[in-house]
Amino acid sequence: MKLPSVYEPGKYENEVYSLWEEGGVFTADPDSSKEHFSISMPPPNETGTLHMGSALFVVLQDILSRHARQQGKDVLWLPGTDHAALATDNLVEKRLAEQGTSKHQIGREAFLKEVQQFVGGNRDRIVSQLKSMGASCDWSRMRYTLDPMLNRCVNEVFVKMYNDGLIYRGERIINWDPNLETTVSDDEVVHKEEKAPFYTLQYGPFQIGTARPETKFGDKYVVMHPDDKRYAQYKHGDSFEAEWINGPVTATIIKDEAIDPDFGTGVMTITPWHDHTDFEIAERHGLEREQIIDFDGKLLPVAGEFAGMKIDAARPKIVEKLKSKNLVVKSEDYTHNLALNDRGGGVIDPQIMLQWFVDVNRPAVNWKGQLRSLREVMRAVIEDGDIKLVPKRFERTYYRWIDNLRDWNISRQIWWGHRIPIWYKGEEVYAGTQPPKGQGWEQDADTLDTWFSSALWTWSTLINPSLAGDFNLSLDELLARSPDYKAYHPTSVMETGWDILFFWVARMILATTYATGQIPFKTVYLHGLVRAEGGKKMSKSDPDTIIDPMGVGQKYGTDALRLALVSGVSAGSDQRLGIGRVVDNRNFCNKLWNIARYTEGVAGEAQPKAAPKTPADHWILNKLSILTDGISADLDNFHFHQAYQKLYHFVWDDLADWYVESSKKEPRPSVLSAVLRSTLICAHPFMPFITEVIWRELGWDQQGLLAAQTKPEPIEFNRDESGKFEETRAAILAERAPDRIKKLLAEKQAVHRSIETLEKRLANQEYINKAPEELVQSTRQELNAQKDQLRSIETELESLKG
RNA sequence: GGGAUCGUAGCUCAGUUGGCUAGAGCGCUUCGUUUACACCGAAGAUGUCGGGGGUUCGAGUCCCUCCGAUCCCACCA
Repeated sequence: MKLPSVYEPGKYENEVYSLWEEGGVFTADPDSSKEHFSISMPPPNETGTLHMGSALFVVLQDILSRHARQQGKDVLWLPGTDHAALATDNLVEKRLAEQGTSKHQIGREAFLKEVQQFVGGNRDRIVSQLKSMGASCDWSRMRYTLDPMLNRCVNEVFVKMYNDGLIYRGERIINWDPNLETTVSDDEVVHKEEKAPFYTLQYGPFQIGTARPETKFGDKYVVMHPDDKRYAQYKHGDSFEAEWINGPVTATIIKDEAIDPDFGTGVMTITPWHDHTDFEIAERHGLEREQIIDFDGKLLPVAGEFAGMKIDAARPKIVEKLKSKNLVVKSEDYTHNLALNDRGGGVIDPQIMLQWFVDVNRPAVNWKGQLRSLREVMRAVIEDGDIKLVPKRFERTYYRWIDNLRDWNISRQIWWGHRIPIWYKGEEVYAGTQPPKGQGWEQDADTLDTWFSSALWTWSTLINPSLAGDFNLSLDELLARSPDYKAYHPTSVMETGWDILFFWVARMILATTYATGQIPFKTVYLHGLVRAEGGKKMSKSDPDTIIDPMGVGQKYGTDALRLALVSGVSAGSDQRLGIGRVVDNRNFCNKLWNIARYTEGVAGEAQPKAAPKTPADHWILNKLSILTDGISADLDNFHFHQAYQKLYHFVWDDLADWYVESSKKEPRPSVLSAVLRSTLICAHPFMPFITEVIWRELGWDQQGLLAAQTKPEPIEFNRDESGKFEETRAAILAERAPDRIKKLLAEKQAVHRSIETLEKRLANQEYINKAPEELVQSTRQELNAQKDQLRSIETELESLKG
């Protein structure tokens, strides 16, 4: 025996991957006459580590890519990494804090140097981890979100939008994270329930409710619903005097329909600077607004004696003062939703700031010959079926999201990322892909939301990078001069998690249709989250939930991990992954390994040749052809799980348990080899390492790689012969089961069925009422007889077993 | 408040447009070490398909309703 009885993945995996790379089998060829197939990898954080979620996307995209190659297509799976602006910026800031300094102290340039240094030391890990998962990407086309060409594209799109009036700068209320000192987009705000005291305060003649007394210093408007009869005596615009926290104020009455008369007293005061709803009310009525809390989360001089205090510290003191002035009517416990930053967890404090926005409502996009708004185009590409979402139900949530879409705040007050290509000199503003000529220009300090650059990912990565510095070329010309773009865009499939449908998928649609006039991809396949066994999210803060794909891959083999992930996947649904599933699939790998060992034993290094003779030969070839077609069809429809099941049962049940067993009596080594050869090809997209190892160990194609093989040649078989084996198979099965028990079981089922029918009949009122008395009686007797029969069968079965 | 998904064997889940007696893996019971594999083989037990109603010749599958779980969006001061 050449092969050991147990497959040891660790001995082969690295070597096999290098062979693939050296063989150039993952390299795309845009000039090929073959049909092109392309996937853009969702770029993982360049300094991150591979977690189960990334392992899942690697497996699914790798299966699609390898399968497409087998179908004879020219495949580009383009890998890349993301600069993860906010996360990285934040991390480096923390490191600086540990050294007792901060980014503002050391300045922009020094800070960016720090980031580069940090990033540089961590960049290679994620790439080698992707490779160890078996990812068959074209590494020669690896991209990075801060590559010069990608930066160029960001600037080109920004300037184009700016010139089209789609980007504007304005004072808006935004979500401010005082900890990270940056804005957070609406989609990145998460809400957490929190119990907090809810105060009812006396404000002039009114009682108002609030959970945030610390924002109330500047309040000088009381708002109520125009139809609220309780307050009919007060007119819009009336003013009155009220004694307030730091003395008397003059307040004005505002009537607005945003107020819910049933909540609290139906009256509230507003703080336009620090609340979204209040801001909108103030906008509608042209009211004054005043900042109460600064960007560090401290109270401003308007707070009087409380100025300079952090809000958490100030709140109880303010309440105390209100109490002492007899302004607190009551306080009660109340659960409200606290807004938090999804990336970093700081409490969001809305602020009014000058920010850059993308206007989603201005009709400035030429789409299919019509001038439409970004929002309309985003809707149209799905409605018209240009882009298909899998599973389809996400279309509904997508439409809902589009309908509620507000202008996209794209400026971030961090330093790591694509800087906004806007320069100022006094009153002058310059927008350009290159800095303006002349002295005294100063670039906007903000960077762009990381999703702005990610939104261009499917095509900015396909432009010839060597053209990045050629500013004579327009964006259209850049695209036109890029063979990759022509061959691979729109991409065939976007495979990603449903959790970033809005962040990323929707933004790619927005930016790509606008900038290139093409859709970014034809199909979006959305997979679910990989959860821990109990259903909990795998998260760093809860180490018990985490299964490290790298550790598991090393221990049980990457193929076992890949199979475990595929076996649990279904479109749009989360899966629970326990180590048990990995073990099962490790066993499955070993099964395949031992089929190969057996084949090697009986066939030696004889070439596989398909000359079926026995019924079993025809039978297994029949099964094999069903498998080959089935897997193709399933993968075309993204039914990964089904394809996996077919493979599993073919290999274990049909091939190992029946064909190999039966061939022990009548060995047909050449057919066995041929079947195994085809099986390896079918299995390869799912379990690339072990299949490649067997392929080479069996020495059929010493120079060729399995990864380079196209789909197996169909082998002729005879259906009647195959049917004959079905019969022998049935006979063997019948022989295995002891006679008496078999008979009893059949009888038991028959009795069971008749009991059911009788019970059904007796349960039918029509039957009871209309049928003759005797008939109903006899039915009852029959039923009882059958039940007795069943009981006796069961007792006999028990005794036979005992 | 709006929406989505799920509820099938002890556990994790399949079940495509409604179609024979509802499946898989693990686990469990019994037997077996037959020279590919104990990371094995054979046999076996286990289900009111969440409850109720409807459409149909026929419903796990379609419709209504209720119960339970999860998630997303919006958010009331």
